[in-house]
Amino acid sequence: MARKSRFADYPHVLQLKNGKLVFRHPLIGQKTLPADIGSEEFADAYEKLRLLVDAPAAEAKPAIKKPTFADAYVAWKKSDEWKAYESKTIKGHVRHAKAFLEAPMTKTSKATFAEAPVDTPEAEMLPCLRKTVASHAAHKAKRVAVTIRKLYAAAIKEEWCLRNLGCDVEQVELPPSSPEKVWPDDICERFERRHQLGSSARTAYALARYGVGRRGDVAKIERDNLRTKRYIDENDQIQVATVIEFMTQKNQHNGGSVKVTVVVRPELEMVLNALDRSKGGTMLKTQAGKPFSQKSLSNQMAVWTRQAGLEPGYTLHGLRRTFGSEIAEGGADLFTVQKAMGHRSPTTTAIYMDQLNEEPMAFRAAAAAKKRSAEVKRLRAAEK
DNA sequence: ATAGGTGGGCACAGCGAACA
DNA sequence: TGTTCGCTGTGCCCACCTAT
Repeated sequence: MARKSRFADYPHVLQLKNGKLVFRHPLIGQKTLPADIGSEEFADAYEKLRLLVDAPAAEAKPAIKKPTFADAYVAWKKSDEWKAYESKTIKGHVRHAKAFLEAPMTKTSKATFAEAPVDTPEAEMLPCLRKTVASHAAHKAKRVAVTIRKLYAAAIKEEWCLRNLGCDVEQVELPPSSPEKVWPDDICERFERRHQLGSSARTAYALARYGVGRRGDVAKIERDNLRTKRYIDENDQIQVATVIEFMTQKNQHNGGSVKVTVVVRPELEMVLNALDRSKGGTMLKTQAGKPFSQKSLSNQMAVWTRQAGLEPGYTLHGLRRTFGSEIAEGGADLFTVQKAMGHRSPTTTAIYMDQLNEEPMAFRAAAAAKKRSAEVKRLRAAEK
């Protein structure tokens, strides 16, 4: 991405690649400035905008006791933003906030960030922030940096400080991600040979392998999710199919759940038919006859793959990828794959498809081209 | 079998640079 | 100035390890 040039004398002003000067601030967004930096017109426009964003600072009340990061943490926890978080998200924020607040500000001092005033001058605070962020592995570092920004944001809202120094901590570069392993055919066969129809292992495997994606969904699917649907096939004949219909668990609390319809393929039908139909509830049950918890299912899947003699790394989520890859490589378009995977946005599906094995696609493209040229030849021959 | 802790991947809304 | 679209930030989820 093009780097923006900034001006030390004019905070919040930056020059775009096209040469335009803009004033950018979270409170007012982006405003274009007159082109000549230093001109009277520019100074007037700049001053007006600066007053808009700095006004709260001028009115800031003198604090009796300097608020600390611990106080900012309390303020954040009282905010509406915090109350809107899902419980797991709160757990994460608490963990990263603790990691930050309990860390010593410097190697030699005993003072922690919890006791440090939030308005500690930049020159003193910024190097400490950078060091503490850098002391963690990439992913955690990124999360701790987010926490620091959130704490500053809470403090700024309380008018305890003016600047969010968290924004000045360098971006943490994440290592390239290694997506969950797709299960090749021979691996699938090995698993199927070891885990026979009717077993929980085979049921969990089949649900994930043939379209009921995430572990949360696999654990929750019930016989009540089965429906019979009619559809018209390519020969205009009315057909009947069994489908599994469900709302995804992911983002359920914030209305982000997506409806997914999975057509039950013969391989999955075989597995479902082998199950005890006398009892209701979830398709997958523990030995005690209870539904699996999500974590237990992950743990159990690792046991089942070990039993099948598979090397580590073949997981439930890998089966979800396997399903997505299969339909995409089989020629399904982006929209179809998106619906089948239960993605809310096609962008996500596009990322998936970008990582697919290009060979099947290449062969399909070649076959399509061959078919097309044969048609052209036939047409020309007919014209003659 | 269950659950807590932790690192890391998935998913998506919205920001903002580039362009019309 | 309005629009487009790639990219980033971050909420949420999963895998894995460990303890019970």
